[in-house]
Amino acid sequence: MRRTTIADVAKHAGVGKVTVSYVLNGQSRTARISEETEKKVLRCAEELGYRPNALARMLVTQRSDALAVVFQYGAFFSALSSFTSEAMRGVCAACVESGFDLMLHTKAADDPIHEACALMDGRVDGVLMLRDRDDPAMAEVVAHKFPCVLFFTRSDDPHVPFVDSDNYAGGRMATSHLLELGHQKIGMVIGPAGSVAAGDRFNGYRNALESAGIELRPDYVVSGVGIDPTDFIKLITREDRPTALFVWSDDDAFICMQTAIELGLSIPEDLSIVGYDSSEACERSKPALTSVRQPVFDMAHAATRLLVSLVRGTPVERTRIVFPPDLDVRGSTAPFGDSFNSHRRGHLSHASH
Amino acid sequence: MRRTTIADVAKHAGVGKVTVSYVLNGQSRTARISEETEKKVLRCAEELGYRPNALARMLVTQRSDALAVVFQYGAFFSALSSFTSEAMRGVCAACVESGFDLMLHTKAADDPIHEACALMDGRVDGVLMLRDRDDPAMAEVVAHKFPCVLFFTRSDDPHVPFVDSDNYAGGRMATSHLLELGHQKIGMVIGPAGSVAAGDRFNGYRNALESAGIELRPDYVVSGVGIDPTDFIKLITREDRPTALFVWSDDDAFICMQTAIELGLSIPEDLSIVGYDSSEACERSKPALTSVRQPVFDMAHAATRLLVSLVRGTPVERTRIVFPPDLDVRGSTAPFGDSFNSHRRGHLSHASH
DNA sequence: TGTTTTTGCTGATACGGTTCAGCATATTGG
DNA sequence: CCAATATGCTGAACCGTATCAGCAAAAACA
Repeated sequence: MRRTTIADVAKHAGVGKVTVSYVLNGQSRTARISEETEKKVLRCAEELGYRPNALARMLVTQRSDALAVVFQYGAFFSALSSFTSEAMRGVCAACVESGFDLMLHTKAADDPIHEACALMDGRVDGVLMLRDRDDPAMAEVVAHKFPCVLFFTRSDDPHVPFVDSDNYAGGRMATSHLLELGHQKIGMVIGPAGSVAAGDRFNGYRNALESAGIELRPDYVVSGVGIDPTDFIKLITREDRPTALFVWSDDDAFICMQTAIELGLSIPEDLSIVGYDSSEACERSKPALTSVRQPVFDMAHAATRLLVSLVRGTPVERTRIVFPPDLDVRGSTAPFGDSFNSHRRGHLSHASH
Repeated sequence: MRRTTIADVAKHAGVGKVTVSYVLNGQSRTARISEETEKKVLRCAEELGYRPNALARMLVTQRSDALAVVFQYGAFFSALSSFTSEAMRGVCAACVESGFDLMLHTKAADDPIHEACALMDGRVDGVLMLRDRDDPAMAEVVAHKFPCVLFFTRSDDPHVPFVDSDNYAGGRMATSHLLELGHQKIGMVIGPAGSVAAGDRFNGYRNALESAGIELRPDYVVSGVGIDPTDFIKLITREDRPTALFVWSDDDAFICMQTAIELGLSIPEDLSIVGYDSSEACERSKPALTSVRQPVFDMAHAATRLLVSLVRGTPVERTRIVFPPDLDVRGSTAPFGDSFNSHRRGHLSHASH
């Protein structure tokens, strides 16, 4: 039993395929189709349960009304990440508003470059990319002049549109906060190796330390805890461990916090922790997590709207947008000092009841 | 500047389009293309940066190697929901394994039925649906015999495959736990109105109460807090408020917990709370949330694999799968009684350090 | 040498729509 | 009454690929 095509409807209604096409696309007026014929066609289409084949339409119109999202590091949601969820929320919201469908490229390819370019094959009109600055796949997409907006990353090429945050400022902000609290031994849990965003935050961290006249200690810098926490555990169990930590993401920071607590440390009495993203979960953790806020939803939303404009040819005022970060101070950071904070906190918690 | 097509490659290589098609699809052997010609074609394709148009291919092969996911209640990620993230993780993981792309239908349509059926237009080979049991859109997809697997819901039609959990058992389990702790006044925050899953959990809740000889109090049952918490606030501030609550989802339960704490209640001393899903965040909340566990990732994964098998025509042993729930008891539930628990808990927390 | 089989390649058609240009017929204007 | 315009509809071409059936030349066989 074949799907009913436009030809079936045409035959059934006793008209040409063309007429059916015009009617179903709401072109009856401009194509000068009589009201009588229009009604007849609509009735027949309904009766036969006709549903146009999107592929055929896309093939001839050269547009799909769909966008794609490409993340770094393989598949989507490969790790439970509040960042990813929030970014996807922003993208989806903008797609709903703009009338675009969304494609996730989960089909594996042999070649990583082709993998990222696989969507430039007619299925989508444009692509949102979260890749490293020097990513070859990104370069490929840009080289083909395929509509594209980078988000949570950027490009040196002035023609490439992006929506990014100021990771350098974020790193500086987090570190300055800890410095102001009197901390001297400040460690950092850096993000994915090779990530430019991670590099920027590290530079901010370093610069803040230098401005305070504190030398950077490379042994205080460990790689992400998501993959392997052994380095982190080594760091916080050593004799001259840092008294404060700036962590790549909230999700990583939660793991750090939990690990530290299991090792017998109290937060923030023994160790202050600053996360990144300031996701909702920061409010619910014990203690609540101080975190650098970046408006992930808004940024993803803005990037998607920008891409839609580029695809549609709508004029846009700016194609390179940088969001400033902010700091949400919560309970996971405290002034440097030993038992005093512990007492003060116990007192406050009693008073609030 | 037109995209290079297969005809361009053919002309450039001095062969017919057909030859190019065979070579690029790895059919050189079966189509008896000489090695020499094969090399020439491959080289030309490379030189011209040829990339086959997926739409044209899909149109003629009648398959897309893509699946779609359709959720209830409009768009994706409309609310920050750990359930949704976890489900998407499972779907994506299975898609990566199976070599399928994923489509999210975010393009709004006038008619809700058409909206869900919009993907049956050649763009995807099958669809995963999370809709209510009596959903008209679901009926439409089933009626068209379009490959489809329901997840986190089911159908009375024995031909419709699904992967669901036993919500009735989950509701019973949560309520029994509270009853065993000595609670008599047990309220429930039910889920989305009209959701069959919510109805099943409610039935489990009611049945557990009845089995314990306790009469169901309709005024103890309030609707979801995600939309409007006023009913919930009214419930827990009244004189004869419940001492325990069974809540639709972890996310809702967190809101309940926070709201209750802000109103001056202690958890679990003044109010025991049981959530649903047992997401990772349950471990991090203060106190940790007791929750009915359902393996959201595994279920989504299984549903996707099932759909892939149906699409590919691979034989499957079972097309209707029910996962049993389980209970993870954590700190948000305690035996009924007043101040005793508060002391005991304080004591324990000291001892553990 | 003549017939059959194999090798290597291609023309034509189909997939299911959209759109341009054009063709009758009906209507209007002078 | 004739020319000009408006109305209502359609034939043909096209989007870019896959695949069936077939064709010429070379090789194998008798």
